[in-house]
Amino acid sequence: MEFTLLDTSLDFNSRTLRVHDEVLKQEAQSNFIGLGGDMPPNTEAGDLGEELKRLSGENKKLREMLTAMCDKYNNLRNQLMEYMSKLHNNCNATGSRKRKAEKTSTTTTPNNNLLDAHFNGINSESSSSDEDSSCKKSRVDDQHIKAKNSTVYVRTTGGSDTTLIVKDGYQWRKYGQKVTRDNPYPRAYFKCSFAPTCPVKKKVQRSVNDMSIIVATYEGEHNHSKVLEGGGSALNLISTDQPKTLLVNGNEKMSSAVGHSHKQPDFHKLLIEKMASSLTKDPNFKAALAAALSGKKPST
DNA sequence: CGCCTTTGACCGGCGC
DNA sequence: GCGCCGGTCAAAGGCG
Repeated sequence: MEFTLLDTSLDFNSRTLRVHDEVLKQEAQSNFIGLGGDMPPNTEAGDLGEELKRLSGENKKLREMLTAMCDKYNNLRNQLMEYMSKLHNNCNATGSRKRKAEKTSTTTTPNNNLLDAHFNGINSESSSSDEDSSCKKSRVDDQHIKAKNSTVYVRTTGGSDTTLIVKDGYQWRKYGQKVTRDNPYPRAYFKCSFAPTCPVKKKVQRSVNDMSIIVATYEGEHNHSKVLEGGGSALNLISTDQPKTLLVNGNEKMSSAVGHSHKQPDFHKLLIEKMASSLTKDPNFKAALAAALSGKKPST
């Protein structure tokens, strides 16, 4: 987790240094213009010029240090990845306990793939650094789950926030909560409740390392489009000032917003339109419909 | 009143 | 077969 954020902050700092450099140059130039455009050798403008040179040199040194730090960071990250890979293989070789979840093959939505790409570093880190040196079964299982499912990591805006609401643009119904062995924080189970036939489920649990991070694991693929226009805002936050980090406002309950939408007179119409839209995108449905219209049985 | 969350009970897979 | 564990069910209560 820290690696990803470090990456961002390093890049940010590098850009900041460049910006400071430009600002200093512009300030110096404007001062020179204000003093007549030329830079007399023994004036205040001259001092500014020397100050500019000194700061530029300092910025250059800082950039070099930053570059070196980035290189070291990348090397360390690569080493960690290799180590994790070896550790994972060793765990599998010793015969880990494989549970039901490991067998389930799931699909991922495009948005979730995007998020996975953003949080690849987190995925390795969060499942490895929290426990003893021993290779625990549960950890291996968790890695398998996260590798096969779409896992999204969400940083909450409040550290004391105890809710597990992740605004991802879909409508979810909580059907269970469980405290698992390897994490003191409860794991919540959600089903997609927008369409009755939608098979998607998600598990939401706080990270054992950092309780401000929520880990959401999605299983299945939505057979409908997104429900809440505003609910998709969480995903859009990837491209804001806080890249690779989603924000969750613990005070906002998506289900409450959905509850209101149910009371709107146009909701049923919207529901029908959404379902029709999703069905027309389903090739199986198209085939079945074509077969029904032509009086033949659909080939499955 | 309808939908939601909560939560204890239950079920089934897995290792021993 | 037994116990552990994660996942699911369903009744009860809350909320708008």
